Amino acid sequence: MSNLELKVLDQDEAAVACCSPMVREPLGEEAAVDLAKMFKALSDPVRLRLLSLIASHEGGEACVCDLTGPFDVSQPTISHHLKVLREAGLVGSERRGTWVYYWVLPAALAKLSALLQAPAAAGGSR
Amino acid sequence: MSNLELKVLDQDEAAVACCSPMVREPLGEEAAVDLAKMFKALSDPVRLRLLSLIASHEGGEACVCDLTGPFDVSQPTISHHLKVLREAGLVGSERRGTWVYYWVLPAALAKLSALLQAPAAAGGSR
DNA sequence: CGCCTGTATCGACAGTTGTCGAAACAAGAA
DNA sequence: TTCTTGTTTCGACAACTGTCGATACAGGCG
Repeated sequence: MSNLELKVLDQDEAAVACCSPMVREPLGEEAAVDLAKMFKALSDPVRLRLLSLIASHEGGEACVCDLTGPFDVSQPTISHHLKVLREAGLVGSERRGTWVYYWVLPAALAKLSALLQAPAAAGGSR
Repeated sequence: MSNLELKVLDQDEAAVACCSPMVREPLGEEAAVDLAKMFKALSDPVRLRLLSLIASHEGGEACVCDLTGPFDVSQPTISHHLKVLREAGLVGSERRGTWVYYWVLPAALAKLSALLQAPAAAGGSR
């Protein structure tokens, strides 16, 4: 299959295209429920730091063993937060031998970022 | 004072500049706590729809009486959600005569949007 | 095989959240 | 003033969340 890379690009562009800034038109009820789940996954300091740790890690991915150190919470709690991020569609994960690796799914972040874009800031109005 | 407009621009640009994408470097502990509060305010479907209703309303602001109709929840509940959005710094409000008006603070949305920007989607890596 | 290390799940518990009805407050009208 | 309408606050309650220790699972190594 040579369309693997294209598929990734399509995914990203679709994510951006599907969600115009929420300041343009009212959000639908279903869309709001869906997006709220993603934002809820981002609504905890530990999860935010986990996400940025994973994303900024060398190679774009990190194993759980790299992620438990920087936090004051227990290892089961880290595992729980990673599960929340995964079920929200913000990260992917895979077991490779002894370790489990996590990486960020850029399309999901791009989707939320586009949604929050505020044209008023660029236009200079108000 | 003729620097009123400049002040607004400064505010917006500072918000964008202060928060480079979280995928670039790990988030600090304090910054994560701060940002998590904003995302928590966005983590409810009713609040997301309220925010988009306010932002997309004519003139960029809406009175509470415009906001209670589209929802199935009681009016005190709407008032509660508006309070959450206000305390998170996402909207401003003002009483004008009988009615109370709410508007979106673009700098706050821009800050979160910039934080979530995912360079991997543009670079095409992974 | 048994042991060790890395990770996930379980069960429990305190704290928080979304929701409601009732009541209070704000401001204009009669 | 009293009445009416728009909005917020209060008190209560069920549901959810973050955290922990204990335990279970997965896989490599002796």
